Order: sequence, then structure tokens, then C-alpha cells
Amino acid sequence: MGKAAETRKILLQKAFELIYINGYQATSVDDILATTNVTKGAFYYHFKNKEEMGLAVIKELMHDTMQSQMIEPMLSAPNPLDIIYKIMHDLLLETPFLQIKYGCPTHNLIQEMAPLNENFREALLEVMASTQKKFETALKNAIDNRTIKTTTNVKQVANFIITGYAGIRNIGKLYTSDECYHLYLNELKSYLNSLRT
Amino acid sequence: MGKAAETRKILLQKAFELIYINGYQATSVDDILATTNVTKGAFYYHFKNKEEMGLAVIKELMHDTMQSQMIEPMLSAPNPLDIIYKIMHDLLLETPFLQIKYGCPTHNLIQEMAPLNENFREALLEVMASTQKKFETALKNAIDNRTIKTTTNVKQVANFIITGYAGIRNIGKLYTSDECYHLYLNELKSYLNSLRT
DNA sequence: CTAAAAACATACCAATTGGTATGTTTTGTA
DNA sequence: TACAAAACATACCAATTGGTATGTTTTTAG
Repeated sequence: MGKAAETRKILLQKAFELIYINGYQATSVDDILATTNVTKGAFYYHFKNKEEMGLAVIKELMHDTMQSQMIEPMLSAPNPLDIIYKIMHDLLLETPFLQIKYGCPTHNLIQEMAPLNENFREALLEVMASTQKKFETALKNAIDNRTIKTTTNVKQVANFIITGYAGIRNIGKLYTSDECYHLYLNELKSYLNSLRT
Repeated sequence: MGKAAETRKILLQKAFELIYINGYQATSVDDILATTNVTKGAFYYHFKNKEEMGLAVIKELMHDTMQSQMIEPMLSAPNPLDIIYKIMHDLLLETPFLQIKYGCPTHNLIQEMAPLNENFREALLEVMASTQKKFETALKNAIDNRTIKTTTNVKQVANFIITGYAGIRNIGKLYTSDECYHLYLNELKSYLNSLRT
């Protein structure tokens, strides 16, 4: 990677981290510059404005992260239902970067920016649409496996599962322990079992 | 209500609406003043600072609204399970003030403010804790009714249901139609049925 | 090596922010 | 009615914001 591309990557990475903690609007360009030792000239050389940078964070960083966090486990699936549970479990309890207090970067951004900015909404929609597709594929496999009922509405169930994750990342912010995560995971397991043949 | 109390109420109500649309941090005191024809002097007579006003919105407005939207339907419950579904249905599809695009005021504030400000977190936790208690009571009634399994973990199920609502209010922001709400409600119905004896 | 383009650095700016200082008006009460 | 306190109004301020103008340095291509 060239030096310029490196600078750009550093900016995106640090912006991502700050946005995760403080939100997009509350993260100032100056904040990003202060924590990267990059200057304003460099920033506005790489990005037309703050919005373009924010969109690049979604399209170039979050999209790929989401994919690698979903695709890889989803492919090596002996039992799709167990894998779905494991993904949720690992995402909630075994991913140190993601903290209960700060929730999920993607759903934070959806909550804050989707209503405010159409470009953000569309970029985030793409991230979530491709994630949902992965779940739907896993569920189709589970149908073929005869693991779950053939009458299962895979789109509906995938939507329900993702919705639950988005929700617990929200509710979790109210608490100071991971108890509610465990509570959620237990009931998720029951729910997933209710799908079985 | 005295005139001063009226002014205070107007400020809280308009602040609530603006915060719902734009978020707490993005809603400036000047915005609130401009849309209420109240002056800055009056604002800072009624509230020590912006934070105190925000907390008053939660404690004096949102808490009561949430209660009346939950308690009343929850009490007149012939079948608790059906009532839970109806509450969700009405909240999502029959409450004009709440728009898909802007989600739910409470969960918006949780997402934005809980990690940033301990006072907000605690105030919001109280709102959600009392809401969850209502659901737990309804579920206990459903157990006594023999509607749902006696082995049901009411706390866990209540948490799961609320979590789903928080989630769909988040995911819904990505879309321009209420299709995903219907999708969610359909699967919620299936899930609730899976709880039955 | 050299010129031009890419990459970065510095200094600045107008607008907006939450908040304050210092008033004036209104209201309750003796 | 008198007067003090409550309620409100106006003018200001320092800090922060995203962004720009105008540089200098570093790469790259011929």
C-alpha cells in the first residue's frame, strides 16, 4: 500500500473508532486529526468533506468487516441453526472491540444517520441487506437439511433474528453487565429451537 | 396549570419532538427557542442547563407517555399474549406520531445518550425497567391462565420481546415502507405462539 | 535531473453552540 | 396599593464547528 493510501486508511480507521464511541455528528474532523497526527490539508485532500469520509467508513470499512464476521463462520456450517447462534454469541460476548456500553457500530449509525442523510441510509442498507442475505442462505440450507420446517419463511426469520441483535445492542446500553446479553441469547436459543422440524 | 408551568411544558414538549427527529445533541437550545417563541432567559430560568432539560423530557414526558401506552392496554387484557401482540402492532402501525423513518424516541435516546451520560442512562433505564415489569406481569398472568408454558422464564421472554421492538425500530429506519414492520409482526406472532402450552 | 502533479501543512474564517450577565415585566401576597 | 420574588427578555461571549485559501514538501513520470 502506498503512503497516501496508508494515510487514508489511518483516517478511516480512527474515524470509525471515534464514531463508534461518540457518534458521527459528535465526532469532529478536528478530533480525528488530533488522534492521528494528520493535518487538515491531508484530510481534505483525501475527502471532499466530512460526509464523504463517513460514507467511506461505511462502504470501505464496515461493509468488509461485517462480511468477514458473517460470511466466514456462515460458510463452515455443519448445522446452520447452531452457527447462527454461535455468530450471535461470539458477536455479543467474544468480540472485545465491541463493548456493551457502546453497542454495535452499524446499528448506532443506522439509528443516528439513516433518518438524516439519504446517502448514509443507502450505504447502511446495503451493509444490512447483504448480511441478511447470508442469514437467509443459512436458513435455506437448514430447510434442505430438514433441520427446520419447510414452511419457514426465511426472509421473515432472518429479519427477526437481525432485528433481535439490533435490539439487544440497544437495550444493552442501559446496563453495566452482560447479564441481559445472556438473557437474550438464552431466549434466542429457545426461539431457534422452535423453528426445528 | 399556571402560566409558568405552561411555558415549561411547552418547552419540554417541543424539545421532545425535536429530539425525536434530530437527536438530543443535534437539537440546539436555540432550535427549541425558535420553534416555541420562548426566549433564552425563560429557558434558563426553568432549566439549569440543557442536560437538566433533557432529563426532564425523559422523566416527565417520556416516562408517562410510555406508561399510558403500556399500562392501559395491558390492564384490560382478556388474553395477555394477544394484548402483547396488539401493543406492538399498534405501536408500530397505528401511532401516527411515531414514524418509521425516525424510529422510537426512547430507543433513539438510549442509543445516543446512554453511553455518553450516566444521568441519561439511569433515567432511561427506569423507563425501560418499568415497561419491562408490565410485560412480565402480563406473562405471569398468561402462565396463570395456562395460556403459556409454566416453565416460561418471564423475565427472559419480556426482555426478548422488548429487544425485538427496539430492533425493528432501528432496522425500520433503513426502509421506506412499513413492509419490514409487517414481516417483524408476523414472526413475532409465530414466536408468541411458540410460547403457548 | 526536472517539472508537474500528488500529498500534505498552516493559518484563517463565518456560523453555531451552550451558557451568562444584566436587565425588564409580571405575579402573588401582605 | 406596595413590593419582593418569580418569570421572562436581550445582548453578549468564548469555544467549537466544517470548510477554504494558500502555501510547502514529496512522488512520479519523462
